Amino acid sequence: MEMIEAIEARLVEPSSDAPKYVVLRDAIVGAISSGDWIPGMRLPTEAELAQTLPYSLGTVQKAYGELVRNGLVVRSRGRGSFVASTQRQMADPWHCRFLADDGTILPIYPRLIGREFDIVSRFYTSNAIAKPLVRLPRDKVETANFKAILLQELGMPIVRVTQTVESANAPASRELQMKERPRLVIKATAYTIGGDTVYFQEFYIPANQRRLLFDSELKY
Amino acid sequence: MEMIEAIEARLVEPSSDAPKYVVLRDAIVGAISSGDWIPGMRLPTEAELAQTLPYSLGTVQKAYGELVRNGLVVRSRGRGSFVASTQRQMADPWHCRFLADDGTILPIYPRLIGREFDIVSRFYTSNAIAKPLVRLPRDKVETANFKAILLQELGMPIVRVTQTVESANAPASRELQMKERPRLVIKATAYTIGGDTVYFQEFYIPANQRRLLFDSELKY
DNA sequence: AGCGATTTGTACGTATGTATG
DNA sequence: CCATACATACGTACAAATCGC
Repeated sequence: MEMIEAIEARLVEPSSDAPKYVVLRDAIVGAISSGDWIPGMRLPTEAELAQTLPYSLGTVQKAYGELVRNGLVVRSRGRGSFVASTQRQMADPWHCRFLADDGTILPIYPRLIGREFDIVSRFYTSNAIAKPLVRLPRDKVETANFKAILLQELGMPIVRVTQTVESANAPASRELQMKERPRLVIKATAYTIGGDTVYFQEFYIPANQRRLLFDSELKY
Repeated sequence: MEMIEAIEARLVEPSSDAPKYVVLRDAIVGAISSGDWIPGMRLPTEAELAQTLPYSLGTVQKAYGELVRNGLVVRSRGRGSFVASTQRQMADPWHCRFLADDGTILPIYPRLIGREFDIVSRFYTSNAIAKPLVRLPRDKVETANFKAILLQELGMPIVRVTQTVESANAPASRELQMKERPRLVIKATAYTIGGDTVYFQEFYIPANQRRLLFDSELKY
């Protein structure tokens, strides 16, 4: 029951003209992405939410439905709704991700540093966007995912990403400070809904046995 | 009004235990993918469908909502619902493509054959899908793009593709009949709107200087 | 500019089906 | 068999964007 209070605390947003199901959805997203609710934890039932909060059953279902579609929540008849395992959640820092042997997703962050190999990335964006970013705590910028940051901090959703993959033999550049020479170079450009470029990013990846996953469904 | 008849004709499925919104959604998918309804064409309004057919407003909205999420339909308040423009509906031969130096897209087909290097691909699908495919003229299957074929011949639109890229050092397999050893291996899985897997495809790509393009916008 | 009519978007309340435990 | 909880479905109401008059 105190779960509902966690939602209540995150609701409002003064004079938000967002639809109720969006407000509710985002409150739950906040509770999950903040770490308040951890994977596997049981969420309030539809009925509980509808009775306790000023939302109808349909509104609750619409909010939950979006969370399911976006992979933050899993639901099962007769059992309940649960915070999805971290692996398919929105904190995916990348547009593409590495897969473990068992098909689970390996976490990678801008700074990364895996135990397996190092990836170097460069990030380019406009001043208007860079300014709010550099004001953020350094650890936040370096460990989180740019898409999520831009959405949360600047309300700027990325709706399209194009990426290129090169298997070129890039020279072992001292500039990149990599021990190994990159085997793959990925270049990604992110666009807003208006088609404007928001940022451009390069990844230098050494030889490795992992599989990179590209999914045509954009997830936050 | 005769648009609704086009839906009615595709409804049924005897004793289909699928939810009503799925039946309706698939009927509309059929009308679009068969070419009966062309891009830009106006769809029946929610009210029309709800009044004419045995569907409530909510059910119609749920069906339309899925079509919008999957890019087959665009809707606008006060204006109506429309078949999405062909531009977002694909004719690109691949899920990903090679770029020329000037940024233009190099055509690649299942059999390929670039002047630059050879790509070998394997295609896996169910019998139900394979049968109509093998009846097609061989040159058609080998030069065209599976997504387009499936859409045109079987009325089966692909709405989502996941791909993995491996830079692994695959052995120069005699089985693949490649002169050069593959440097990149791409594996792609294609899904219908219902989330069912339609086909699985592997690509073996030798070392080259080209850039592979992945675009998060699914285009037909 | 205003004023309806149309059409999608949101929201409510209710009812019933179905898988889980 | 029963209680729980999600899934589907219905009918209704109103808000908001669009278009034509």
